[in-house]
Amino acid sequence: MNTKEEGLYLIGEVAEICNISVKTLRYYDQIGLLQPEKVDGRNNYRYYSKIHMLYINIIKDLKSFGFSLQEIKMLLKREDLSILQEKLSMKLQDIIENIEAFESIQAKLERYIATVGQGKDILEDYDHIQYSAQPQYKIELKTIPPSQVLYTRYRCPCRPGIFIKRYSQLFSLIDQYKLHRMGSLMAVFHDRCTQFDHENADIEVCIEVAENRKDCPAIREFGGFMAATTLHRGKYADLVKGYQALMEWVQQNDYDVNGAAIEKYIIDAGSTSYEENYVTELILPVEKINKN
Amino acid sequence: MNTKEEGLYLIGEVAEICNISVKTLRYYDQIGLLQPEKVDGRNNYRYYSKIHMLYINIIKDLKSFGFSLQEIKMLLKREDLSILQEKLSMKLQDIIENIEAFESIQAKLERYIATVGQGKDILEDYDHIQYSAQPQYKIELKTIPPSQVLYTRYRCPCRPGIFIKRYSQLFSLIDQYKLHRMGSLMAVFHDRCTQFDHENADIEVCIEVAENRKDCPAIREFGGFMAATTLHRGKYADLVKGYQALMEWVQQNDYDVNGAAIEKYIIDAGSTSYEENYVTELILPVEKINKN
DNA sequence: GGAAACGTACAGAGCCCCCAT
DNA sequence: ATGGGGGCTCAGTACGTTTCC
Repeated sequence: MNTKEEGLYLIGEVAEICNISVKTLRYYDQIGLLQPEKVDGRNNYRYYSKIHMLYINIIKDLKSFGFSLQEIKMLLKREDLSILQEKLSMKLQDIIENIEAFESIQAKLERYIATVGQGKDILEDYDHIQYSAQPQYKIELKTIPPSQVLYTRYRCPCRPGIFIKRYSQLFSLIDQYKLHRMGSLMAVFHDRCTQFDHENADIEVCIEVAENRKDCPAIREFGGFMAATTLHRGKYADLVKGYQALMEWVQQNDYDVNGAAIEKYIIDAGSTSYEENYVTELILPVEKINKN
Repeated sequence: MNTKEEGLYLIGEVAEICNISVKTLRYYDQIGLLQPEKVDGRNNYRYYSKIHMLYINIIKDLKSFGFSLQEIKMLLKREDLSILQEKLSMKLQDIIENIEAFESIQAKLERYIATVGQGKDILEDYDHIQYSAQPQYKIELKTIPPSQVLYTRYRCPCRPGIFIKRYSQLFSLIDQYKLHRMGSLMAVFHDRCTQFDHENADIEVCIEVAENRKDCPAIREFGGFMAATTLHRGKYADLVKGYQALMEWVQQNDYDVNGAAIEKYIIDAGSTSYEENYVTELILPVEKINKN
């Protein structure tokens, strides 16, 4: 075997030794990234030497750093260590940014999973209750934890389509300011319920974000107050029953409403297409009546 | 504008509001991911409603979690929250693995950058010295920090081609055991220099790895000893001068060689194509002579 | 009979250019 | 401002056929 004597290897041997496919090696030849030591003129067989195995490993490393094959082709000419160093540092920066981006997506996804899980649990509880008795509202008194929300507030008709448009605007703002969404969508109804006009209501739509960015005027503090809350399952048209249950509880337990009603859309059209599976948390800020 | 009255939007308007390109929306229509509310029969204009804006934001979220458009198409049918939850959890796992992979690449790249930087500094120092005087070897006594190396050790001819082949074998092992390379290539010459036979030398080739894996018999402890070291710049044929300088220093300072000579290839054919720019660290384990 | 060669098509998620309406 | 079509990206993989050792 004269190829062995010359220290040359067939493409399949190189592929085997270097853990790379024959096709890939042919492709690297084709794009001029790694050309064989010599090509047999009669049968076009490619013959590689040992130095090619070293190059293959360098290519693998550079690829893992995120360089394109074209960039690697340039780098392999290696005229200058400074240029190599500079490009490596840029890739390091990219990788760090990548990690940060993934971590932020991880946080978002974990939040998303938690919400879906919460919604699922609620739906299951609800199914139990419905088997045993009439649908009913469990009222819970709790402190809404402080957070930051991105919001818009102005008067508009109170209709689903309008809400969707307003949430789309919020999403645009999130993109624009590179914010990170952290919670479910919410709406705050600033009108007193006695004065509520469906066609022209003072509605704030908002969403929790991770950042407290001073440069964004549409971010405000949220939470940090006590509220009577309940969960509503089903169509938005029926939400009024939940409000009634809340109001009854408030009166019976000597509380006063002291803030705007809030709806938190835990499971909405974003998570399910079945209206009867919507889960909405009704949040009514309250304080104990001071009996003076 | 009758489209406005119906609450419908042109493709360009949706694109603007949702921060997405017109082409992408047309593509989503084409693959059946997001089809418009209606298409005008005369001019084929697409008309979207507000619900589509909500969907676009859902699609964006799911895309950011790493779902393919086909998967999103399935998820958007949303028959079941459990399935959604399960798939989200799988993606979360993927993301966590991704982050881990990137962090390991980051470590590797940082190591790579450090090595190139070290080599560059050495080359620059060398240039200064060469301007002012004869090339000379600066000897340094230091403790080689303990680490783990992946190694092979057997007799072979001492020629560059053989070394490359042996390093390729190491790289294969790294792939096989999913290890992480942490340092430069090294060679350990276990023969006494007086008995050294170029055609049949007892040579260990090795490389630092991050893991101390018990299941891999080719990993051993390395370092933790004192050594006289120097840096050699240039062709491997001239390394012998570096060894001479080391030996002189050892004798003059009352040390004894007590281990095999090690070469660490800081800048080699992997980083530069100019042989005169190679940088090799010569490491000679020593101990102070006990004058009893 | 295995290993090498070659050419074409395909993958995903779009972007770009051109021309028509 | 829309529509459509074709080609291109990237780093290969898959398939089919033919020739070589």
